[in-house]
Amino acid sequence: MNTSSGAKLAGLLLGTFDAMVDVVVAELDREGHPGVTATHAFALEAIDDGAQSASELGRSLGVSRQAAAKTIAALEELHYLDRQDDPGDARRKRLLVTARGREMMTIGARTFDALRTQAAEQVGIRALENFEEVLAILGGKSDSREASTRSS
Amino acid sequence: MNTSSGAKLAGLLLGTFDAMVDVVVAELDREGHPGVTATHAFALEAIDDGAQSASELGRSLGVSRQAAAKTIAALEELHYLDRQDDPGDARRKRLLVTARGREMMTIGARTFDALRTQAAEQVGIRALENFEEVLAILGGKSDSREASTRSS
DNA sequence: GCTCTATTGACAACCAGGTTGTCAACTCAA
DNA sequence: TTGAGTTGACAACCTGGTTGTCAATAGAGC
Repeated sequence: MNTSSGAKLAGLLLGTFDAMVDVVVAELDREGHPGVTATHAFALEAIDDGAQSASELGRSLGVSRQAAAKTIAALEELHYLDRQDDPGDARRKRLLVTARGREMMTIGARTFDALRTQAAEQVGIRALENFEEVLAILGGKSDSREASTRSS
Repeated sequence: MNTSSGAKLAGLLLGTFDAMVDVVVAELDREGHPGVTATHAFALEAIDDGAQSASELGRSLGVSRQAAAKTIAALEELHYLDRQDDPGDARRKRLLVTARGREMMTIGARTFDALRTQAAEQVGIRALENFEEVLAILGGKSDSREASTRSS
């Protein structure tokens, strides 16, 4: 009960994310894509958005390239991704989203969008847009190292 | 760029949570509480809020009681928690937050609140309150109409 | 052309925070 | 008194990260 409003805010952010992801993962499972995790979906999205190698994917996701390589291996295992030798650089393996991968992305995006639409219906599109605006500001700048030191 | 608005929303939720937690963990480290994770802080909060045993903590956090027990062991290791035999039930070990634990909670809460205050200064208190209202609605119910599998 | 440095992907060991399964001790209602 | 449910402990395991190391390769500087 003495939970701070700030901590409550943080908890709600995580809880809401989790709730959305749960629905999307369940829907993917239901539509023939079992075993997909949020990590997979976001990684495939990043690859399709331009990350062309494990190193690039790691940078794009903000994780080590070893972690990215593990995710890539999992995506390849699930046939969402093909790896080909890069003709211009023998060190690299180019990443190509397969048709099945594209289908998974489509379902994921559709389900995420359905959740957002549902949220808009609950609170009104105007409130949701304001919400997203505030969220972008909050998420955009995470500096404020000294903002916390005082105010004690 | 073809990231769906819904997925973008989810990504921002997680990103904002992570950004907040990073600041809080860094501040705790700076103020003499190294090695504390978000899990620790939220668990201690839950214990102080009334979770009196590993089983209760697990229920309260939504994880297995074995996972809760691991967190409790970590908190005890860090001297944030004492365990005592429950006089009324020999199966249980009562959980007591130590003075140091209380100090850690205070710093965490203060830092979380400072972040929230900072957010309010950026977007206006009214916008933040609307934001939190929408967030509570979104987080509270995670049902989807055609994409629904089960609520939870 | 040669060499030095940076980058890449692979591999291994490890860690944190979860999971399930199992167990003995214990409580409590029938 | 007994039997079902709860509790904490322990073990094995999984996932998604981490760091460290390595050989192969690319590319710039000379």
